[in-house]
Amino acid sequence: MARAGLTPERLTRAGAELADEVGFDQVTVSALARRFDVKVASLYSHVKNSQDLKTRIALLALTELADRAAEALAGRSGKDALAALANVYRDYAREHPGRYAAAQLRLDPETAAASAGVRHARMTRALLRGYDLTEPDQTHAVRLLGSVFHGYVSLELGGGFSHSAPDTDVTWARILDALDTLLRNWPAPGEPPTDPRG
Amino acid sequence: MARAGLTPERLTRAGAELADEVGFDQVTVSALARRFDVKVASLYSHVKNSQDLKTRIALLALTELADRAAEALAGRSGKDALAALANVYRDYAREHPGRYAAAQLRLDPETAAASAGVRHARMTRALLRGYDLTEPDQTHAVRLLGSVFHGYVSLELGGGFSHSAPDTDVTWARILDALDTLLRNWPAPGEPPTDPRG
DNA sequence: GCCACTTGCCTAAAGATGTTAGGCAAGTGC
DNA sequence: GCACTTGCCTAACATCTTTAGGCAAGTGGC
Repeated sequence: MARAGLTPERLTRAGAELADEVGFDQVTVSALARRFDVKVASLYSHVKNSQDLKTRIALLALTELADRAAEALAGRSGKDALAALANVYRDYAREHPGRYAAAQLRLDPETAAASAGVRHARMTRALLRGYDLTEPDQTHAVRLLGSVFHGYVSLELGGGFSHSAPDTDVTWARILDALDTLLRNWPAPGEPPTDPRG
Repeated sequence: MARAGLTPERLTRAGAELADEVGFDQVTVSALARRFDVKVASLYSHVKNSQDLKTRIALLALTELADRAAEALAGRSGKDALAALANVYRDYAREHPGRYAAAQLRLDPETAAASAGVRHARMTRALLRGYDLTEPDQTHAVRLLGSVFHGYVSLELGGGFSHSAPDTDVTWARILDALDTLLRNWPAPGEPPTDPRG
């Protein structure tokens, strides 16, 4: 009987494609076996179990995202870098919704620490070097950017913004403008300043 | 044989509790049947299927959230209202993580239109009456607020901010400050203004 | 080229969940 | 007290997950 040439890597890649086609939570060992025209049990020599498979897909997605982000940030700074990084997340989520969902999988702490997730945090910090933020504020800003990017992309992908008038591209551009303005005039703690012009 | 007194409502409530205990994606018809000490098939007289059960839990969560939001917004305006609404989402997610996850379930358009989801959008718009935004910008702002609230809460809940130094409560407060400042000085489209003081 | 050995995919089997069809008994209305 | 409805049941089947053990396709030594 001809061998199918299964490897953990091929299974992971095929699993990622499957996720983009049918949704990450529909990724199943059985479906993957069907895709390779192979019996289900055969996969268990290459991945530990279903959870292991999903974790591998998540790690793949995180790595792809981090690679794209690194490339997008190269040679850019300021608002240019901000928009580039933001668009990496948004475009990736639209091109690969299943992988993007996979990237949100909750990983156990050790796996998370060894994942490309830490590269994302580092890159966001690097991006903020173009703005004038000192340490505690920098972390706040990292969290804000992460929240906006993830929140927007996830709501847009989930259809939360559908059937409403202004195009989501316009909103996205305005939000990036707003974030840039905000980062350049980061308010001090406590009572935020009123408009200095008023 | 004694009757268990199953109803769609009781099943939905119990399903919501189960979601908070074990996670929304672990909510299963079987687990719910065990909780009522009843055979699995018995549930199928009250809910159509597993998807129906999950949809009902999602609608329950959306309603509870909207009720809390309405109460929190009553009598408040400006930053007070902003913080109150934001904290409704964050507190609800921390008290009821499974329900919060349920509220993110993708609903089909008709179900979504009939859900409490529309109340959320309306309340966010009402909140923005405390700021000076005209129509296209108001929608952009609604989307921004939704993104930040959902993104922050979901990252915090998923452990994305764990094991890092500044307390997440501090970040949250600073983000609310920043949003308030931003809404009061909403930048015009195109090139955002530089700091007017510089 | 043959032998022993490893490795890859297989069959078999058992457990969990989802779902449907049909039955019997506990409640309800006259 | 009787017919009727309703609620939970048993039975059965499909799908998915996972483990144990088997056979044959490749691999290395001679």
